[in-house]
Amino acid sequence: MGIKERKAREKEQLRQQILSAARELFVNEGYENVSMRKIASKIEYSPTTIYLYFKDKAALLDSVCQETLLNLLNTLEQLKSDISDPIERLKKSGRAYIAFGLKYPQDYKLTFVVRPQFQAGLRLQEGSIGKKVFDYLHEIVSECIRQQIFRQVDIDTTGQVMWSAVHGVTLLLIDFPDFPWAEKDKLIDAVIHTTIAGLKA
Amino acid sequence: MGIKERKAREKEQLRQQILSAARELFVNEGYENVSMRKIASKIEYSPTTIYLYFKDKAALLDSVCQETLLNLLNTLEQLKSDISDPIERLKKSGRAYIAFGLKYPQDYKLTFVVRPQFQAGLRLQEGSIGKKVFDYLHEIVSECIRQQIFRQVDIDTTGQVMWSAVHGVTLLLIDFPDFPWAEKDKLIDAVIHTTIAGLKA
DNA sequence: GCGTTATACTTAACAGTGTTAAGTTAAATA
DNA sequence: TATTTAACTTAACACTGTTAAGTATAACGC
Repeated sequence: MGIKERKAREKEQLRQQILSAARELFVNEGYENVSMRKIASKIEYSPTTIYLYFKDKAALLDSVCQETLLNLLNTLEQLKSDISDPIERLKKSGRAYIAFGLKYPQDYKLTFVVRPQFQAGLRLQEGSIGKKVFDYLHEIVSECIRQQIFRQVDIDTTGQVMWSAVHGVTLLLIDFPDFPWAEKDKLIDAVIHTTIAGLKA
Repeated sequence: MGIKERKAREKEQLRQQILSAARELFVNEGYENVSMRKIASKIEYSPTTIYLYFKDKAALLDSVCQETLLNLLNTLEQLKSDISDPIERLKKSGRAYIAFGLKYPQDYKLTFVVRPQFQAGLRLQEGSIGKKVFDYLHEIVSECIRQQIFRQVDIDTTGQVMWSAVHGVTLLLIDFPDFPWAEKDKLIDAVIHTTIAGLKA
């Protein structure tokens, strides 16, 4: 039954084509400045074809964001085995998280700002990639507590403090590029150093 | 010349009417779900009248956000004289900043998320209210450094670290209401305590 | 008090939006 | 070869932000 498989492959290919056209346009022109017609014309299909592959524009955004989260997760997980000292690992991971956001600022914003806005009541469901990204941070933090390097505060809270810090500085740097920031790397270092120092025993 | 003044007063009144109709709709239905026609019909004027008072929809948003920033600034400045210990003042201010964001989540997002998105390259100009909000934090932090309570790091950097922390946790709590957060107040306390502890000498 | 000017507002229109229902074409199956 | 099914398109709906042109009313000079 090779035919059915070929067809399935072709469908998947078109789905990917739509997805990467959408990402490129969303990133370069902003989600709300991109119309379904623009995406369609980029891939040379009629606008309605997209609806055979994605429920609506929000679902398209959602899929784009899932990809971004997967990229972020992979980027982080590559650091996992690198270092044994959990503090060093946390520093590297925090820096990598921020660096990812600044390397792909529009993708980061789509994922962590635009998507929650157009999909109110968004959940970071158990098993979702977003949850896994957080769990990654959570795990390192948890190791820091286990080794009694960090204060013995609630593990969840500690992880969320770390997330707040990196998320906060990433968004500020993206959203207010013209603000008179201290030197960017210095600020990032300071955020990570301060947060970790504050969590220590 | 009482007539001209009455006219000016009436113009200002209508401007305010437009502004508060816009705010209410933006907050309740989301910026992109609010049309100029909806705002117009709420105040019982034709849509085009709005354009006699505001350049476009983005300018309307901008004015709404200016008001929000002013409210935030006033909220913060009420704490100013309250406390003499700068650390205590910083804690209270941080908490007040976050509380403001959580009390008016949609207004906060409009100001710090939606506006930068629809007005790329936004500046926190010298003399602007946004700048003053930051300056408020900056000043307290600066006092902490002067009194040698905080490490002698660059003042700007230190202030921006503080801002990152409160901004980050505020946005996360707003954007992912269904995430399994640690108890909200506990998390907020932890963010503030951690950041301040990390900044100490 | 009357004609003119300026102010404040509205109507109509343009070019675009997300999305759906109905229609078409071509390929796979029986 | 006839029929069914899958993939895609055309046409349309109700809406969007925004502009140009038009209208009515109030203020002004005389």
